[in-house]
Amino acid sequence: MGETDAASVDLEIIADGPRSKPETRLWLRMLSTTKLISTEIRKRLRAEFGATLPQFDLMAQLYREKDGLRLGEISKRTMVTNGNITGLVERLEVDGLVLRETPDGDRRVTVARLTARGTEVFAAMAAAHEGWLRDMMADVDPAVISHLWHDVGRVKSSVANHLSGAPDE
Amino acid sequence: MGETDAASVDLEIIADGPRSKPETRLWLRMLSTTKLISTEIRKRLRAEFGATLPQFDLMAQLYREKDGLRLGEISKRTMVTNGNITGLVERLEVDGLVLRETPDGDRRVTVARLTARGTEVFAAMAAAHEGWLRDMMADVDPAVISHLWHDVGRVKSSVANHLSGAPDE
DNA sequence: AAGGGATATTTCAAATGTCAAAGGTTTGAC
DNA sequence: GTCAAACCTTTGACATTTGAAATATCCCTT
Repeated sequence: MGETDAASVDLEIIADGPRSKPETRLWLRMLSTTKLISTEIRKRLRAEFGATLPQFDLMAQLYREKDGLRLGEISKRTMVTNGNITGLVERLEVDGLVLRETPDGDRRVTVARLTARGTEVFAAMAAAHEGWLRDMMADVDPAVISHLWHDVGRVKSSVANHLSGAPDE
Repeated sequence: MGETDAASVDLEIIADGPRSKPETRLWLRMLSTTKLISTEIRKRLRAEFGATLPQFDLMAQLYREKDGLRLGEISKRTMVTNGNITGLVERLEVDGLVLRETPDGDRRVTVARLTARGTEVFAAMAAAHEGWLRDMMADVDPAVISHLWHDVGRVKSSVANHLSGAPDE
């Protein structure tokens, strides 16, 4: 019968290429690790809060900006395309977690911000979220974690400087 | 008028939480970095080969197993859910890159493997793929890359051991 | 050989994601 | 003032993803 269907990713035998270049091996490992974590977070968000990961991301942005954010700004911060923000915010508004309004100055703009209830709900989600991550990474030395944070930052910078779209200069 | 709409992700100012726990900060940074890279790879795969990232992942698995793989096995290795494999393989079959067959022994099973043309096409994609990654990570010290590979592996192991689904024992 | 339970794949609805174009608004040059 | 260009959001057409349920097949016990 219908079971959980989720690819029960047993572990790290996911096939990081054995004879690939270092950059490729790192990439594959980052990709599978990220997917592992996000699948887990998605599962827990759904189970405990009935929320999705994109919704969580969006609310996280609004949580930091009590005055709200323009939709375009949300798009940039979450790396979610514009067209997508519309529906996302719409659903959150229906749930009473987010509220949309047009500022007086510029009627092209729509600003979204958390409702009181949205703020409350997000605070709970964020706390849980942090706990989940701490649990999942419990076996990793704290020093390694901050070191990783630093080095992944280097990778991110390098990548950002070598995109095909906008060569930075 | 209709422009490119893609959230022109300028760089690392994506908002890694400033006062979050280290684990959360690492997670957010890994997530945004991964997204940055995969968006770029997706773009190039599409432009140069007319392929999608999941298709590439799938073919990568088949490339290593000349005798083919069961769909469920592909699902586990690529972390793509079962339901997804079906359509993915279907499209690749239409394109003549992959071929499906049911082994005599067990008619529940479907085995997919690359066609001659699929093998050829994938080899080209893999070479390009490796080059893109080398370019993107060009500013990162090789020692940092292999160190990262190692440490991300630790994170992955830890996470794998703390999933809600199968607590390992 | 019949049935229950496990396996493997497929199907389905809802949410998300991309890309491209269309709608309103504002701004600035004239 | 008026018009064109720039700006912000929404729409629309589709492909993909997820989670869960439905199908189909096999295996084991009786």
